[in-house]
Amino acid sequence: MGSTTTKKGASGSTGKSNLPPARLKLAAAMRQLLRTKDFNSITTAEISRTAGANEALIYRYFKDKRGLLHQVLYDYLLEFHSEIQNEFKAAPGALDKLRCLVRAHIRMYDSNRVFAKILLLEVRNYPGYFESATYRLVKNYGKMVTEIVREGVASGEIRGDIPPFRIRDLILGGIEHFCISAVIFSHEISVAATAGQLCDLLFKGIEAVPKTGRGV
Amino acid sequence: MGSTTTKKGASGSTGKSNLPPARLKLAAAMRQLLRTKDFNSITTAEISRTAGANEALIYRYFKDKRGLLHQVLYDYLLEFHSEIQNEFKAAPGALDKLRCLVRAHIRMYDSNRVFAKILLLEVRNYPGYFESATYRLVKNYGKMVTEIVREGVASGEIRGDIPPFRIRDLILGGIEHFCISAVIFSHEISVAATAGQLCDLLFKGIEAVPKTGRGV
DNA sequence: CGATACATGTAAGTAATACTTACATGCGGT
DNA sequence: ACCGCATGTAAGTATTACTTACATGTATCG
Repeated sequence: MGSTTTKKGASGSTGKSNLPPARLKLAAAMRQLLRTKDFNSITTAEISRTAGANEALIYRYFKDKRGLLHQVLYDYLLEFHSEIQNEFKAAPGALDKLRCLVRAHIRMYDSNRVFAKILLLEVRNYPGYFESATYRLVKNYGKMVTEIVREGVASGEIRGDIPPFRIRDLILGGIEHFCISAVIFSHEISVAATAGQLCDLLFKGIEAVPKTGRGV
Repeated sequence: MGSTTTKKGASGSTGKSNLPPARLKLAAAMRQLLRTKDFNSITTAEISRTAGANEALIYRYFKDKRGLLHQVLYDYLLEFHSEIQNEFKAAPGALDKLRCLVRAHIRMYDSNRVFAKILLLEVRNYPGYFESATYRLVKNYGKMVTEIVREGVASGEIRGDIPPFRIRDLILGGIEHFCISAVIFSHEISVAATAGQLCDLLFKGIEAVPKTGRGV
């Protein structure tokens, strides 16, 4: 994600090492403030005060206030990515993988409300977001989901008469809407139950199964 | 929606009549500006200039800049509501109604990009939105969808082993994600095809149907 | 060892902008 | 003719994101 100055190692992300302390403190301050306030009502003065760093450092280490927001989201996304890769270890089929992914995604939203708030509420409205490296990560995640769907189509687990990206959209849209109300109003989420119901609906559809003689 | 002064008739909405001309012009200006710019980068000066009205009038007729945005969305929602009621005339079953609703909803997003942008991108990030009369309309729409689902469960068309509000969430989440990319990047939407695919997925699920001897 | 280059940190300043306030104007009703 | 009230106007203010010019510490290199 390089800020202004591209250092040698550390590839730009906030990997804790190398990066100037003020930079890390500013990101931490942004995360903390987002727990209780929305992005627009957080002032740069507040951020620097909370971080115990000078206001101008925001603009040295990030493009602007939104750049800082994007960086915070970026770090969360890296964490999420690696977490989800691990989960896949023991998932043989595409549907298993999707079940896994849905659960991990919802769990991430539940246990990390700031992450959920940023992704679901705070970035979409700013056009520049869609040019950012952060958005590129999000897009990659989407591609990964599409890839799993494609895999499922190939193996015969998932229907092939609908474009895979549509199926991906339904999955991601479902996840989002199953969580967004809880995120906005700070309600709890029962991860297992929510993920289970969502997968059930996604896989089987909403139609009642007609009373066919014997199942399958 | 009453602004500051609650007039006798007109129930507050921008029903064209009674309301001061400047108020209408400001709303129209906001709509026009939103066609090309995001809410945050539209200034009050720009709004008033475009409307040919004085800047202070924004604050006389609306609570603030966001109040104006909410009013614009409110008007769109009224239009959408009445449009959707009409469509229902010739929809006997719950699934027919849902099919109808999905198509109407997507068509509305397609033919009214400003409406879609506001609802999908611009309001969610502001906490005050969820206290607004505008949000109450949106919530009512959600309740209506849930009601249709409940009707479908009662008639045996829709499965009853999942809470209706979950089914609603999947439907609305699906609609949103099927459209949001086109809204953000100003691509066209093929309403019929998109709605068809979405309903198909929603109703039947994403699993490939196993080769059961004879269908139904 | 001293000097230089550079990253990090600081403080004061500026332009833009959402919102306010106090004032003018037109008009309908009595 | 006059009063009340809704509508419209102009100038002002406080906030805030962002800038710029400067200070400090530290590691590198002659």
